[in-house]
Amino acid sequence: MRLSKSFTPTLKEVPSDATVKSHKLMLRAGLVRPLMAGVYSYLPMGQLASLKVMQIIREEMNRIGGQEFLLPGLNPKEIWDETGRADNFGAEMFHLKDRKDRELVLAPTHEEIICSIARNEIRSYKELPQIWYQFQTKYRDEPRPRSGELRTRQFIMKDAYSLDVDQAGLDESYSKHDEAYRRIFKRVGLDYFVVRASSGLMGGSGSEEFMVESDAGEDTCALCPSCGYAANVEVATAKFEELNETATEEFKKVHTPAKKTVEEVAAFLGLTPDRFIKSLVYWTEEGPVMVLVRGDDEVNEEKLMAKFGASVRPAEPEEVVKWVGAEVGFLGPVGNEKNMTIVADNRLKGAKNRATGANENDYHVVGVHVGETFEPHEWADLRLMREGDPCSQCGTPVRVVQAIELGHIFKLGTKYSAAMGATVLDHNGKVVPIIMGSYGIGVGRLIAAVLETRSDDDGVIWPCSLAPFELVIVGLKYKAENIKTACDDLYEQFQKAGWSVALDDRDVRPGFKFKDADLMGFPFQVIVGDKHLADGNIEVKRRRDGEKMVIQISELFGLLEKWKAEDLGLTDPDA
RNA sequence: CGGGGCGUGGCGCAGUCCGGUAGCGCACCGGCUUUGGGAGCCGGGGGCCGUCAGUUCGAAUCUGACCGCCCCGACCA
Repeated sequence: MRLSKSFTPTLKEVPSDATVKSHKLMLRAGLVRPLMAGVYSYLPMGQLASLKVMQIIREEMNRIGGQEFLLPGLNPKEIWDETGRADNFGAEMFHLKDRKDRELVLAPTHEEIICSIARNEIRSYKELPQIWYQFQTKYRDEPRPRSGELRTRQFIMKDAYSLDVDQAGLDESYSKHDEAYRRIFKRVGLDYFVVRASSGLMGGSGSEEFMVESDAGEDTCALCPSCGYAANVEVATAKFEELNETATEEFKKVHTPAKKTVEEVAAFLGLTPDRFIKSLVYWTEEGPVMVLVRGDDEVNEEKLMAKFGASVRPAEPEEVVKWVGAEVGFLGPVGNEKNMTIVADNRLKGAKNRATGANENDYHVVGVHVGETFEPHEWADLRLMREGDPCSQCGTPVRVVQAIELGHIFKLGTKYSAAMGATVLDHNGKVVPIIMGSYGIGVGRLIAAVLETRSDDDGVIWPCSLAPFELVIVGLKYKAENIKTACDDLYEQFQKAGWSVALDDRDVRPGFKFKDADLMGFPFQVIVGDKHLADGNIEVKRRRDGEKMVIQISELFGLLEKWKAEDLGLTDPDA
């Protein structure tokens, strides 16, 4: 590609509405342009990177026996009514009508379509297993698109679905995807980790997320630096040991006027927050529930949902007054046991000499001894894991980091196949619903994640595996005949040798070309200028570490082949 | 949906408080010079100041409504 004829609109200045690194880079390096909130155009360089990503995914999906489909993005709404997901998605699904007033939707995912094909076409267990996948534009009317390509309303996703006749088959399909995903993320150069995740409303028996650590990420994960334990904080648990404290303080009520938060009351009473029992009221399908955690802990609402169902929500302030008789800030378990279910976090087991609300405005109680002053109805792990908590496996203090979710693999089970009648006859001749798995990777998000983790102040640093072009020939003063001849010659030779190569033949100043080459992130730069050409030498630069060498032209190919092999070695799953 | 910020040539911004000829840098076009880290000089082109309504002799500037974009939160299989 000759840059003089190509559309690569790089930006010297950063557009003002970009705040995260990957977004700034994608705009500056000329990969994408915004059209509206959460919708982007991919420009040629962005599309080339995207195609590279998709090809890697395709190769790995084919490797595990996947077959590529292309399913419709435009769907009749009825098919989404069959599984009830038209309602579940609600406003997140784009709705439209055709000219005959038929209700249509833009597909946010494709389980229903897969099921509709399977139920029409697949009759016998002998036709299973199947792995079906596609690259397709997904539409989701996100409440708040943000962070450039990290959360958009229209994005390309590789989604795959496995169809099996039994659980053992699903386990096999699932582990194949696990393996494929590890190879994919390695090949794109991401330092990923895998976490057990909440299956959420998706249903099913298990799921894992493939994550990349990044401050721009929307997920929070606990990582053990010692044993490698990794979990989304939605489900992460810390090791805990039951306390064996002795009750020494006398239980009594104290006046704490207008002191509501744990911090305020703690300061007022001269205690540290961990000496408190924090009491929160939630509404659940079983009625109001009081949740207790240590004063310096936070309730993990995902864990509450796992326990009480997805409709758990914090009680409104008025509801609290009605149910407990005191305002938020003065709530406590003592005397409230008969009023509602009390469920306490495990870390309060055996806790003595604690303080909590008195269920009376402007009063707290101290000298609270768990098991004596009150007894919760249930114990559970309910707290949000924090930085430095002991790892549940090995006790080492964990790190808690922000992470980008790049892929998610699910053991779906029969939720959709059963609802839609996608069944087969098993080897006993019995009708059974197909057991499904579903497996997704966001392509644009993956590119954004690569840029979040592989870039510097000068711009993008592509790994060879994703680079739109592996090499750029920077022709300084290209108008000069000797330079032009040398550049054109090299350009042709590299192409013949199978390199994807760009030639900067533009009539702009050297500094401009250097800056652009760094910004666009070509892994290697071959710099052709008067400085060295007369001596038969040439300069090369490796973007990844900035290494520059002046070598004889005769050595050029050898060096670049070596550099390329090294670079690809860094992302080789078989290495 | 709640809170905050912003909307002025393609991009980045000033001007708005205190109403009176719409500016700067970059980019773009032409010319000359320049050519190893986003060049210099000269000359040009390009703006319904987000939209609509109102106040006023006069509105980018004041008032109101709406639209859009970004951030925080809520939400997010």
